[in-house]
Amino acid sequence: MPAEPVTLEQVAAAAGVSPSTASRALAGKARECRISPQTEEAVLKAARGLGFQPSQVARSLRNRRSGLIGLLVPDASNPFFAAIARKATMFAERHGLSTLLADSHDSMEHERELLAHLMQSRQVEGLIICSIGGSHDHLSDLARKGANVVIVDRWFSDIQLPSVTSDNERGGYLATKAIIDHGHRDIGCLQGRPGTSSNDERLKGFTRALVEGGLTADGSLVRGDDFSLQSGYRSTCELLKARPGISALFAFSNQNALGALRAFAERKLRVPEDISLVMFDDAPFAEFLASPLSVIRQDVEAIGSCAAELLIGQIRTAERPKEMLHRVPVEFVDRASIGRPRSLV
Amino acid sequence: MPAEPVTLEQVAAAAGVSPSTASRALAGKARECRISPQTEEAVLKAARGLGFQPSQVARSLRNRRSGLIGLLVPDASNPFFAAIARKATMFAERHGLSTLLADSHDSMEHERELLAHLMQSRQVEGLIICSIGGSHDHLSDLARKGANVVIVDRWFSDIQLPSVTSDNERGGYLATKAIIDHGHRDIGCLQGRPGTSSNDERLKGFTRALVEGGLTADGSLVRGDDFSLQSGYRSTCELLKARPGISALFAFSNQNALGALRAFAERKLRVPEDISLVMFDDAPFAEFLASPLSVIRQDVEAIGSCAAELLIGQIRTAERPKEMLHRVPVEFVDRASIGRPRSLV
DNA sequence: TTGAAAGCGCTAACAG
DNA sequence: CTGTTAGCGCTTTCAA
Repeated sequence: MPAEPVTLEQVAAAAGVSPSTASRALAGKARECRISPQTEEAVLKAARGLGFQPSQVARSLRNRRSGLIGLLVPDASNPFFAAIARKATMFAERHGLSTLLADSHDSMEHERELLAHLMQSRQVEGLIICSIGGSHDHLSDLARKGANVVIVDRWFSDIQLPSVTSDNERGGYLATKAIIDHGHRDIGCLQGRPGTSSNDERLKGFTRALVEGGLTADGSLVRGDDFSLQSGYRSTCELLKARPGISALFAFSNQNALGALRAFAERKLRVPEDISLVMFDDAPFAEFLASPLSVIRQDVEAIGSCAAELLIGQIRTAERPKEMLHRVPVEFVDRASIGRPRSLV
Repeated sequence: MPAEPVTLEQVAAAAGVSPSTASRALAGKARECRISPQTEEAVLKAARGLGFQPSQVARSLRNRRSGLIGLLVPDASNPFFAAIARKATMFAERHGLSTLLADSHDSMEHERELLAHLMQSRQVEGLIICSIGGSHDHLSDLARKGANVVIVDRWFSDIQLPSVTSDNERGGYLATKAIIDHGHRDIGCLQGRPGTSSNDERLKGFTRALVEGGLTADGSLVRGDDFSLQSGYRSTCELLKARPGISALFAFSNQNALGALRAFAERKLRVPEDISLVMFDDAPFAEFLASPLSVIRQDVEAIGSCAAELLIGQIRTAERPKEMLHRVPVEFVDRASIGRPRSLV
């Protein structure tokens, strides 16, 4: 990148003072350091004239503060994480911090590597991470070291790090209860990635509603490997085949739901006449689908803001938040995609 | 962030050599610098043992290379930019570069500030930017300075910077021609942000198709302020009122199209029976809408990859690419959302 | 009220 | 084959 940047030394020279004085003046320490108003003015003018911007690189080294936060997600192109990324950058910027984006591609190995790179090499002052899950000793390491880390979307009961996540259990419960209340007895579940807290909690809510409704929580009603459209499609096909009596499905993500819709379309099944569908996570398109979908809406913006605030607070005060687990409320949005089961029609 | 990082000095001490030797060994210059195998091994072992990760901060200062690229977009939560962000981080990482994410909030002022910060303060080695447009002397500055910059999605004829964008004119033309071929004579246009090349080129294609089809390209058929759902909704309402004869709409973004669908829903208009609709930019949900939408599909991944490749190439070779304007092909995807105009039914 | 000097952690001449 | 030295641009003692 040509065009050498202007250094403090040049500003100092232009103002006819030493670099130290220039530094002090520019840091707004004129009062504190009792710099004469003329000198201060001269420095400020020189800096302005030369278009001086202090090198954050040099500053980072000297101050031992990189002015960076890291954002580590499994898929940066996922709208959910993109929304969080936006909130994070906004908050960070407001506090003079820049944001490093890293994408682990749903790979634990990458997650570990990127984490190490961000923490050690880049020396980020804080980190927002959505971990793949599975083994997570790298996260307990962070906790032990007292690093400024906030976990989003997922959390781990055995790890003492502040986490922000939707009230997944309640969402799972509300969706399932709504389905049961319409008279359904055979309800399938398109789950996301088993083992992630967001998935398992939704499943827990699903099961609780079934039990409360006097239905058996049969494992064969639950299918799915991850939150993708493909998984949703595959699982729907399997479920419809294995359990033809199923009259309603609960999809754990909007991609899972789109996969279900693809399977429905191939079978000419209409929602909600032939089959009912509810999905977790609202989307702008949900109300314009062939049949608008009832959803559990999670407040992605709130999750992002909460995570960013917790992180910045931690960085500023160097104190761990008191509460470790932050639950963001969810809400059932009824768009009439739950009908009566065919057997009752 | 507690836990002091391990420094090169410590590694050197542990290996019983000087920092310079340690540096050379770790840089893989053992051969080149004719370091004895034992010494090399000792250094490597010490580094591994201590978990040494060189400080990118110190390295940046010394090498005058930050190892950073910047990504400056108007809205990081927009799936389009999120997809580009993902590609950019992937490529960057593969080349040992990290990615700084910045969000200008569709504000020119922020764009300028963030740009200056990234270039001067953070000293990024390259930048991918989707500029708001409007005035853009800050971009010509970059061009003049020979900075490594790639413009995505939009471009400016008077600026000599490599740009990557969809073949918008062709997309606009294809969509409009498809509509005309179905017999429509009154075709409305829901545009995005006027003044942006992506918008204006689509409009150009729209107009060309109209003229070729012997229709008058009437300015009153075109409405819209930006690529948002709100603009799409508002413009649709206005158009349906001002020009009741309109039998088809071309929306310049999927948000614009969702806005149109909202307006249709309020008026109980069905697609394509009552009105036809085509949108620019495909989306996973497009095929599951009440009426699946025919779209102009742009290859977002290709745009992201192309931009990232151009940038990395520029950084590595310190040479400007020969071609300034890179067009990524678009494709018309027919999902039967264009019917015959009511007047002909 | 200001300047000189040291040093953050690393690398690359330049000497041995 | 390896060590010493200097310096990237900045901030902050310490000294004047």
